[in-house]
Amino acid sequence: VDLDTAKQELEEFIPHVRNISDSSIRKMAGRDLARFKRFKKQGIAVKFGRFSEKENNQIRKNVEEFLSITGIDSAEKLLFTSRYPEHKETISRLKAEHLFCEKLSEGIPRPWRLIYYRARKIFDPNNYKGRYTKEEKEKLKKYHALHGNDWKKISEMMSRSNLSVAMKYSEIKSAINYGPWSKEETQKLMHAVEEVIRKRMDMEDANSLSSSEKNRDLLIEREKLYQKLPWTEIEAKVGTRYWRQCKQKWTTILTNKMTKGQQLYRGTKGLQAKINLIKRLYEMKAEDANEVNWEELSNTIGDVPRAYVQAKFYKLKVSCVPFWQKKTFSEIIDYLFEEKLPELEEKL
DNA sequence: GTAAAAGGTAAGGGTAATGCACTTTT
DNA sequence: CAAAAGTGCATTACCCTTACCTTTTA
Repeated sequence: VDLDTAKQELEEFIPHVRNISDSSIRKMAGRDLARFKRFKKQGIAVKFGRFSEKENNQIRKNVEEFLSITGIDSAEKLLFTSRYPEHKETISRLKAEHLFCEKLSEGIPRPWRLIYYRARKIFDPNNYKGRYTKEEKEKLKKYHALHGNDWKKISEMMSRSNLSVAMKYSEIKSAINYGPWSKEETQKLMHAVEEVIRKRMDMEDANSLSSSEKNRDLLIEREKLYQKLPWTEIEAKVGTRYWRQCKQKWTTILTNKMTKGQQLYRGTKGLQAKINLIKRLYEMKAEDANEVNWEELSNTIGDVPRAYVQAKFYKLKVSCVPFWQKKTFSEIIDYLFEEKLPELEEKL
């Protein structure tokens, strides 16, 4: 297959295809293009981002079915065949015979490889091990000193997934501060953010030579504050904090700036905000949390960053909805709308 | 005045996506 | 042999849940 044609055809399904490396495109051209076309005929669009609960369940179903067809006795053997060298040959043969790749990705409009990785996360016994204890962190540092970035090895030694240990190490490798931010740290963070936004604006101005209009330098527009920021770069500039801490701190700073310090989630205002939030969510009719347009929602509570609304929604869910962990997203929204909303309106 | 409900801030596990390399199949 | 399919792993940027307090409310 000619690469350019493949690119062109894929573009319909994967808009950012031009930024993807040739090797990755070749892979997708092979298996996924045909699948994507089939989905299109059924009117189903290719999806990105977090898998919905429905998709996760479909994966579970597909795996179970495949296991029962082939008689392989565990998902781990199927998805981590290399952990079972003595069974490798049999399993590989069964996979090929019964079209493993096709079966696994059945009914899920995504690139097969991503479905495969999702399945591996779901069924890896080393995943979902919860918080690291102090001892584990020490161990991790020690193992890294011994083996470097050989996460596979370290992961085996710690009974945690490759991803988990790699991530955790990157967080704890250099000493960072914990606890409340000092004045200096906060200042540093604000300067760092300002700097990267400035830089970006300069670049834009250089690109669009239509500097005819304004010197907007003085005023940093709202969206600029929201938009994606290069957090690792900011981490380096702040020096004492991990990027995740920086990002989180920035949203609280932003929230304060935008609300000018008034607490809009307290008292009557808070009630009204909750009511609006529930109503809007209900109207949206989203089946899964990742279908929600939080950006738009944030306007219903007030002028706040989206992360703020997401956090508020989470609190609401946890504190009001019994067994929320067992419920689907739409069930949660329905519950809030039917049970909690009247109660809140009463109080108003 | 007090317990509990609600709020705020920070911590932290887990996630999707992708490049590259190696192995097996066609 | 070359190309394609199948697999594994490191790396990056980010989402969502939870822990732990302080403040407010009933």
